[in-house]
Amino acid sequence: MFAEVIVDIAASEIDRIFDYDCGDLDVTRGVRVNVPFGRLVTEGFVIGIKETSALPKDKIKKVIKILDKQPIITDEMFELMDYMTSRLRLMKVDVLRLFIPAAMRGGRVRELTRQFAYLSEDYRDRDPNEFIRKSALAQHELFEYLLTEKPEGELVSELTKVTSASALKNLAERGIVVITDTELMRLPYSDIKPDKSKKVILTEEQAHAVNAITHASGQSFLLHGVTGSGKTEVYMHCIEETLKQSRTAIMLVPEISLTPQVLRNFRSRFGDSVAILHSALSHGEKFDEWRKCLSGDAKVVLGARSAVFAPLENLGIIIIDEEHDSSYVSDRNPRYSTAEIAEWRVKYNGANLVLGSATPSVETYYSSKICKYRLLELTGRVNKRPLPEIEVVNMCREIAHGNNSIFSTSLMRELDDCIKNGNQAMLFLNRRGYASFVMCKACGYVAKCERCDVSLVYHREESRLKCHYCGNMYSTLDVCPQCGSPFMKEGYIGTEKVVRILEEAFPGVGVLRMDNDTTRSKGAHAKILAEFGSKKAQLLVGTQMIAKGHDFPDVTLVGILDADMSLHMADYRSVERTYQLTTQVAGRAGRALQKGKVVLQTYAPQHYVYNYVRTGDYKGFYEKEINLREVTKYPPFSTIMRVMVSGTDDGKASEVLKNIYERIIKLKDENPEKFLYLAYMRAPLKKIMDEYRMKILVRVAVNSDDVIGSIYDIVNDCKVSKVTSYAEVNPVKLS
DNA sequence: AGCACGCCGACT
DNA sequence: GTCGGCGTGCTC
Repeated sequence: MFAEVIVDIAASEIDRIFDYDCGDLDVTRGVRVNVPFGRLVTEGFVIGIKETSALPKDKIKKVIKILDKQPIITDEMFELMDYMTSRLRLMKVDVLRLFIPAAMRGGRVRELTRQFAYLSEDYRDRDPNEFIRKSALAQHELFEYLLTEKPEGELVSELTKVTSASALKNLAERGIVVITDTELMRLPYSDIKPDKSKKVILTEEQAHAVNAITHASGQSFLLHGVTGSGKTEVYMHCIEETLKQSRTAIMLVPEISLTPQVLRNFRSRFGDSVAILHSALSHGEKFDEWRKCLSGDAKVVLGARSAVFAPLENLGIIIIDEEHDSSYVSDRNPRYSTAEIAEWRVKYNGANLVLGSATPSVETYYSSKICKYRLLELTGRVNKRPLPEIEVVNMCREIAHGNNSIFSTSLMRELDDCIKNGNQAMLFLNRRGYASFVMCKACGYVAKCERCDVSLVYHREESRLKCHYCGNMYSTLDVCPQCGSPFMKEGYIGTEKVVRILEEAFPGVGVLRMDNDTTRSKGAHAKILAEFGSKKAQLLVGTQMIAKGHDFPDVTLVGILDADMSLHMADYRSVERTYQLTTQVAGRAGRALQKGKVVLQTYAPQHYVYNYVRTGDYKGFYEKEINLREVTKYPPFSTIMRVMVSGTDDGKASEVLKNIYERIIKLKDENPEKFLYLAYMRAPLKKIMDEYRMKILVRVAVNSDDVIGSIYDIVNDCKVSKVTSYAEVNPVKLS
């Protein structure tokens, strides 16, 4: 027998089947094996078994070792691999790597085995005095303990806590106690106990949504519910119903939303049948949770993006919460869109797909309009809590009135009230650090990164200048390195400076900061939230990571310091993103009994997006936006394709770009009606990590899959060493 | 990706 | 004279 193997080496030239002789090993499809490859030994995935090989005998080497007792890639996943490789032109090995926990490769993680002791059958019912000397008190005690307290046996490590190890050793040597190696599951969050007592009564809208979903099969839904309308409860009920039909469920949430709160909810609802796939788990834990899916012990998976590949059999439902979140589109190596994979798996299994959001992406909402998805709406908030009042403040007027601080007088007044009343406030600014750049007042010099084409950000606490793209640090400047002037000016304010200003304005009031810098270490994120939740601090300043679904009942005020940040990006989605981000942040105010207030500061108060944000009018926003997209022929009325080319050698990279561009031009000449736009340019970030970056932007008409495929092929064809190039469809960011 | 084979510059 | 630079070619 011969095994068809994909070796675990990521290079397009060797991403093909290599035949190996199975010898006397019982190799099956779906297991991993060790094989000799060239001069080295590598791991490989067995994707097929066959009787004969077309290759000459002397070329074929033997499989060295089988690494898995059971297949770890299921038939469904093999078919998904075929889909992904052909449609997205991905390498097989890259796709296969997505399907298993990273730490499994190279044997970096194994089953946890522990020694387990139990009374031998032969001795269990006998009088211990027959075979244990009277004086051996410890042995008697141990026998008694195992007989009465632990008839099923106990871990050796636990036993040695109650008795002496030598007594156990003695009994084991004589065969009275049997010690075996058993496999143990690492159980993350095992402290959380199931609690089924909480019975929630659904609102009429919720019940209707649950009913529609659970009575469907093979359908896709968009669940559009305003913040606080109880989408989670709908998900939970749908999952419960799916389990009752003895099918399985996957629920995806943005990575950042996998808070202990959410995990607790799930565990208490579904107990041990939940597997959690989360980057914060240890390698061992992740491996075990994943194995629980494969073995069928887990029926529900809760996880971030990559959990869409969880190896559950008989899927009944996939739920994607916060559907609009950009983290659902993978931004590196194997680039895939979670919703697309979910759609494929749902189709394969005859299952249902539910996309949920308070602020659906324009493309998804459009899909519901053209009946690709069925729209379900939750318009009322649970407990009839009112939406917070949103005040839009014109920051230009503030400046005209002599206030050039980052806080408007209105926000300052609200903050003051909020603090005096013992409430809490959240302040949102999507810019970390202290000052976004440092400029010389005399000559205009701006400190830039040596390796990237970006200005450096001043971080006061670390007293450093930081590059936010490569992480390089530089010492601060006392004088201008260009002209020697000591007068340096600080640019846009970041979160760090906001904290400092607040501490000065409200002495004695606790201020917390949550951004990329303060949440770098493991668990820091949860710690800050817990501190804020316990009211150790009244103010929380943060970047967009504070926007996601945490409920703090005492937050009555939300300040959006610079709402325009995402508005002026050169990106067709900038308005949409601004709507989503500001609506989400605003939704943090007034989650409980007290009415919330939101102060939204902008330099463009007349922009239509703020009107829709203020009134919470998603549909109005959508109508406006979809009309714009239609006349400008942006998605969903076209598909954007971006080809990125980068390399340390500017000339070499440019040449690759030119080659690709010329071939796309040719393609365009053959299919003129399918091309709406084609251009090449340097990327807005011209250089990152010493690599020059340039891109080709293409907009093709809908239903141009053939053209998209050809562009993928062109890019693959033009691959050259030392120049990285790739193509992607509807990229999340265009920088 | 690795690793080897193979042809041209500065060094004990 | 050689040590070593990385260009190109191969891996069942």
